[in-house]
Amino acid sequence: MSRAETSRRGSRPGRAGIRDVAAAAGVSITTVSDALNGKGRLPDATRRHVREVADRLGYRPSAAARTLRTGKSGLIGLTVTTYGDEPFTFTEFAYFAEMARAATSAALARGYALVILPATSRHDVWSNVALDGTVVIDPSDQDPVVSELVRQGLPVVSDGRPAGSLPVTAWVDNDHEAAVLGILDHLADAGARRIGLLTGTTTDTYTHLSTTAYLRWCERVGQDPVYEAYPAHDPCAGAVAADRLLARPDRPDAVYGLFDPNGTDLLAAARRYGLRVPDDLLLVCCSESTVYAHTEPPITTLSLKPRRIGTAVVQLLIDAIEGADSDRPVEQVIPTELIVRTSSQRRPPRTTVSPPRSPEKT
Amino acid sequence: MSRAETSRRGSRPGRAGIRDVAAAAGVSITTVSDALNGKGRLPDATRRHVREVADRLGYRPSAAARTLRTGKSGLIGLTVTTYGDEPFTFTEFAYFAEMARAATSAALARGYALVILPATSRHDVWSNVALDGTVVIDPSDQDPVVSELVRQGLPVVSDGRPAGSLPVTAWVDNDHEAAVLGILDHLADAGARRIGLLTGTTTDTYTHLSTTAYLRWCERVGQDPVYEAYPAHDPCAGAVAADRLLARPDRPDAVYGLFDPNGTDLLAAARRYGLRVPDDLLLVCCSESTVYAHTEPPITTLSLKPRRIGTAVVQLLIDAIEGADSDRPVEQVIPTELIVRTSSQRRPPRTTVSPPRSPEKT
DNA sequence: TGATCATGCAGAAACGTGTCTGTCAACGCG
DNA sequence: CGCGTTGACAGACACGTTTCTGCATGATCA
Repeated sequence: MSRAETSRRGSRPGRAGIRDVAAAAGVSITTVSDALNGKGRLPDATRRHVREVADRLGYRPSAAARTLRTGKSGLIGLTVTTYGDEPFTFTEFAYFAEMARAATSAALARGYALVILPATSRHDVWSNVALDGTVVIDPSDQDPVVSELVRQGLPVVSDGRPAGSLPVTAWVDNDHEAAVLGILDHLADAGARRIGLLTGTTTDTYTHLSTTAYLRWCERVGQDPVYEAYPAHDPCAGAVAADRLLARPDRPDAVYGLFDPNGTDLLAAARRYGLRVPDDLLLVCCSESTVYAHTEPPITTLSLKPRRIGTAVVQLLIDAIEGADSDRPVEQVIPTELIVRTSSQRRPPRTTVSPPRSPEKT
Repeated sequence: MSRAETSRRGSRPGRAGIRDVAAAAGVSITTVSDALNGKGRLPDATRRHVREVADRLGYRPSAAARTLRTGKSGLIGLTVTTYGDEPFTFTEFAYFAEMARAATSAALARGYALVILPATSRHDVWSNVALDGTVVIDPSDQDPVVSELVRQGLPVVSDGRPAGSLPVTAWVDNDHEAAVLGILDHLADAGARRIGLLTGTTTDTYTHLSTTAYLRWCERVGQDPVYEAYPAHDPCAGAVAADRLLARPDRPDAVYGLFDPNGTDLLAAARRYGLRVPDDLLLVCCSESTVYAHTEPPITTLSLKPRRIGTAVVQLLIDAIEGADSDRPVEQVIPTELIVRTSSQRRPPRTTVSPPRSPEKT
């Protein structure tokens, strides 16, 4: 009855194994496993007895052994493709934080945990962790890690349409073209004659799709494109680019900024040039931050709904892992939300919140 | 020589095991293991041959099996104690994101990966993942998970002094009292007569230490405390509290806000009451965001240096895991950085950046 | 009363790796 | 020429769990 008794071999004194529980409860290993996992056909008395003994010994099943035996680790990779040497891009912070938070919650609710793994990383780290599947944010078809994961047969769900012909299991994305077109129409409705764009020099799909949509819109309405591009990972470059955009001879009377800090940067630049917002300059930027509700004036923002995306991505991935033939589509488009504030309205606002494409309430 | 040959048992066709490599290379399992891990005493020819065959077969050692055998998983938990039902507090976002980024980088550089695990979470998730150690952000002595980890003998390093008598392996923190005192002195030097505080209702050590330091400073200089507290996880409550603070009959002429969004909130509130910053109201807030460099006027911020903290925490933890008797102290205090901008200076700024306590350059 | 069957539980085989022990050949040396 | 030594490798075990198979025991029924 000594509580320190362990298996015949001198295992770690701090950890009790399933054998110790079996010995202490006077049953076999099988019975312990079945009792704790609710698997076999045992009388409730035995089940309770085993559980009580296990609790008393502080028994915790070894995750490694369980993973080895079952082939499931309960771990999901959360991957960000990197452009510089940093794990993730600075401008993605608010988006990434929100998205990761939602993904963590969703995974946790279904018994999974998230592992942060930059796509560009030492190979040994990737192979050292047993993953059941992976979430990839904005994957590039250049990423050798992602293609190898797919080749190994692991489920891969991407946030953002996969570039090239990357055969991911499923993906979730916003309709970036529609979002940009909606914003441009919104600005034109507010009286903008020449709409500028603050965009990035990176090659990710978000930047690419948004810029392309802008250029096509300009072509359609017959406006000369007015845009400045800068490396989005450099916050200082953003301020400089905002300044450059407003210093141009063909200065726009409305600007949409693709990245989170663009709003304050553009506001500061407008102030330097004596431009009043929204009277002389209409402003919209893509951001998840609430600071734009309290700036002077409050700035209209486009939210990509990272929480909904994070949740959806994890649900799709776990469905694929568990082989559940869920009725969820493997390609989900999450609607964006345009939060209209003073900066994009020449008249006092009538509505505070309106979705960009669907007039009915969400 | 058929490439599809597998072990005697019909294992997954996609995954090659160490037995397959041994068979294909015409050597034993031991030789393969030694050749790949650089362990045994093998001629270079054999070593190269085995590695080549392993590469050709696309062999990846099973992480689960390795973990089971070696007892090391290469996984580090990243834990945030939660106050609401969300995985982490909203106001910690920028701090958490920066800290997590640095921690991820540091862990990766030493061959480890990070697992996000809310402290308040289903117990089965915690026991389902094999951790080598855990980083805990702002631990509460109420957290049963943390105390159990410590009891299990796992290394636990905390960001923030452990509350109560939580026996963590090591911790890293800022000197919050010194930081607050430095800011108050800075504001007083700039001419503030009555300094207010925007603080939180939560019981974490950061809020507690900062508030206590403020109250002691007030007592020392003989000023009546002027502060408003609000639940920090609610962004709207922050705006309301900022408004309340400036609406008081004993309105302060300088305010320090403990949380990230306080700067914009206070600025908006000041604008509503017609207070000019910094002429009528001096402003400082604790934030990691760069938006405060471009507000009107730019706002002085206190940075807690989350990147240095994240790096230090991970280094300490991995040192403890690997049993390296490192010369690093087990209690590290990271200096904060006061980034002085217009909002806290009645005169035009002489220096743009100055550390709060040490006059010499960092 | 003996055959059938469901029930409750024990034994043992994996999962895939790292590593301890042991074998066999070659070789140096007295 | 015999013997100890060393290099190069093979065999076998253990890590801790899950689960398949199978053996008792008692109950049910012809």
